[in-house]
Amino acid sequence: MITGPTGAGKSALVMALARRVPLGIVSADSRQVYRGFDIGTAKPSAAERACVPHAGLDIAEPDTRYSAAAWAADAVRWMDDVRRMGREPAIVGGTGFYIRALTAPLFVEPELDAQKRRDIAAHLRTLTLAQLQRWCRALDPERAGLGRAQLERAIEVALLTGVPLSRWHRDAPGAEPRRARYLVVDPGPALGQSLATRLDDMLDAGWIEEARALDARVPSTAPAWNATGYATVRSLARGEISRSEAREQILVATRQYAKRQRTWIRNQLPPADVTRIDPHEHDALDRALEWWNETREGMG
RNA sequence: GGCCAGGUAGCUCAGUUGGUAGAGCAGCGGACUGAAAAUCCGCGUGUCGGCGGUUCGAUUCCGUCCCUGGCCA
Repeated sequence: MITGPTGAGKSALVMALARRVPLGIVSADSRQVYRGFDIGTAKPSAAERACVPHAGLDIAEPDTRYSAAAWAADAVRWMDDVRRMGREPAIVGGTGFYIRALTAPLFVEPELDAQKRRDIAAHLRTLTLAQLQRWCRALDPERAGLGRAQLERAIEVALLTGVPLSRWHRDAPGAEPRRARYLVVDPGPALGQSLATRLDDMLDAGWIEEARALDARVPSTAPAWNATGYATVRSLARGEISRSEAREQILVATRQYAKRQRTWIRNQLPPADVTRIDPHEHDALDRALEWWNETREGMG
């Protein structure tokens, strides 16, 4: 598993690694799954994909909602695909929740009535945070302190199954957890500058035109639009804000996202299984290779 | 040069009828079991522009100087 904050240079490092060992990339990135959202998600180029096999890109329509569970199930197949090519899968991406859904599988969810589910979701959307919190405290108090998305989920499951989500988690465990080793790619304080440079590159590479074209055919409520910066670039393409305003907003949002990723990595990954690497160090590739070889031995 | 308006947290500003100050944003820390680039939670000492004066006490009143913006010359 190769992860790290956005813009840290995970992809470049893995591409370099791929020149030394036969690997195939399984992307663990919740935004690169969407077709057409390319530049702003830093999706690997066609050339890179021709050079090293990539799975997990362009697999969903922008107006559909993908999920960690779907990804984990798909990822198992993609890893098999990579092995059939005589390569070893490398899971690469910054969506920590997806990676964890693979190593510590989600609970086995019972069949939920799709129509009822939509009805409940529509109702929950109309409630305030405080109302959701109160309702969740009644149905599943353990989850009542979480965010809006989690509250809606907890209420939905409790309503549809009659059992609190937190009890499902205890009583209906998913598949066996699998041990994993993590290579965390993070340039430390240099990340801020990398993000600024990367943003300018994206803007110069036609992100605005891409957003304008997407705006013409993808509903503005589509899940893909909540990728960092996309809604802002859409406003820029529509002429609603200036380029410098957009740049500043996107930079802030991207830094905040990177910070959340670091918090996740710091606190959710088992420290004993984490190897940190600064991609700017001169021996970064050697250390990555070393890690790769050790990991293969360790996993058998 | 004259007049006016300002100078308070990294930024934009509020406020103190004199008892040493607080919002938003930024930033920092945290949570996270089918939306996760999502969704949430917590954290506010800063020569209140400088120096004097009045006062038991000044960021607040007075004087002066500096800086910024506007108007007039």
